[in-house]
Amino acid sequence: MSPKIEKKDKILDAAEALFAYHGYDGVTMRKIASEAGVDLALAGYHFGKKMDVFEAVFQRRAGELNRTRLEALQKVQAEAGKSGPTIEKIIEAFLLPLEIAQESPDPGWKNYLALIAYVNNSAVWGEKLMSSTFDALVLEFLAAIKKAMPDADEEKIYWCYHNLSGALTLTLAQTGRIDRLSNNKCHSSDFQTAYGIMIPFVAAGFKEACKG
Amino acid sequence: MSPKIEKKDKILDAAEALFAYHGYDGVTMRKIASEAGVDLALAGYHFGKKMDVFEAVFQRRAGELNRTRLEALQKVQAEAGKSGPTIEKIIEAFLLPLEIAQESPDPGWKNYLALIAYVNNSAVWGEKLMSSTFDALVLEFLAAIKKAMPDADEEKIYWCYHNLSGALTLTLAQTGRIDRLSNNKCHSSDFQTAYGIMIPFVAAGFKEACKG
DNA sequence: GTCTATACCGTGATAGAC
DNA sequence: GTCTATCACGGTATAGAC
Repeated sequence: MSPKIEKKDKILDAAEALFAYHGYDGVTMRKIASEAGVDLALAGYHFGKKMDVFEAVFQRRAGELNRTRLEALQKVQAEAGKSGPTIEKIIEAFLLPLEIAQESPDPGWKNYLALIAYVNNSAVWGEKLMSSTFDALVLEFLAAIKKAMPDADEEKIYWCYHNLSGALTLTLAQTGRIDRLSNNKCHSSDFQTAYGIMIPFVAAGFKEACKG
Repeated sequence: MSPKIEKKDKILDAAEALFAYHGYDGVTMRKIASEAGVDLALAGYHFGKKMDVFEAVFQRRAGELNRTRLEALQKVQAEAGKSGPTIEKIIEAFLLPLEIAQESPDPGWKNYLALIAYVNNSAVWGEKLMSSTFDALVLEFLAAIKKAMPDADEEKIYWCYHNLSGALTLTLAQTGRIDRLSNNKCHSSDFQTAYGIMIPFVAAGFKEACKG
């Protein structure tokens, strides 16, 4: 019983890493195959066209991610009881499953979340993949936020979520820019610090910007 | 004297729009030339290789953008006098020049800022272009923020800027996701609302997250 | 059913002739 | 400035090995 990884999974792993870093058009089927150590035609055999490989990569971890985040939301809701959780707790439930994934021993998660950053910032891909895969979950979180801020204007809540989504996305993208900007005092790879600051930052932003 | 636009500029305009939407690898020299209505070889004649076209597009408006934003910062500093401007005013000076550019009659600005979103979210391009072109200006703003929050931890200020940068980037990217998420109550193209909410959101975030 | 070798044919960047 | 040739690369299909 060897710890054999299916070639099919190796293809997805390689494609995940490459797409995350180079984007769809910056990757070739040949690079994916060679990185995965398999024959060029095998990706086509398993998945079909290049676009199908991309979608297979995108969908592979989406279900688990949605489930984990929903559970985190339900947990803080159960703990809070009838009055419902605070904004801080809701934001935390939204973000911490990502931190856990990024720090998991499977490095594929880090690549996957960087891929999400790529998709979320792209007008081309956003519609096709991002909204259909994640918006149902996001609406659950927004419903919780509305309950925690009953006087807030709905439109403002969407825009505040947009700000959260952007801050998160840049974190997922792992660009290294903060390293250079801060003269190496901060590091893109330091997720713990990133989320530790993002949570109070975003919670305060929601509270202030949704006033009135 | 016709209002003749140089072919050279037409090439940059076409490349700007295409790169912003499709990314570097999603664009071909042929598409740029055909969109610009010029011969394929002309782009090479003027700019050299494809990569050089990309950099020419990126640099074309960078100087003006940096100048406008610096002037906006200096203006609020002059108005505030010795005590220095508030966080809100500094963030406003950082963002409003972008809103003005996006709403300018030259549609190229909107494309250019979407291109910046593409570059800023990419680990590949970030280092090569983003930091070298814009970090000097960003450090001016961060110095002003440090002065407005003398007790804040420096590292936290960088991370707060990271959050601002992400929220801004997603706005520049014009993905249309907020339209779908909000069931068309909000629109990616509604910059006025976007910045109107982003400014108090981010200012409150800085104040809260930099405490202690 | 899984995988490999290879061929096809279009497309693309670039250089050099004009 | 423009036209065209070159030559590499890329997506995909197919034939057949294990």
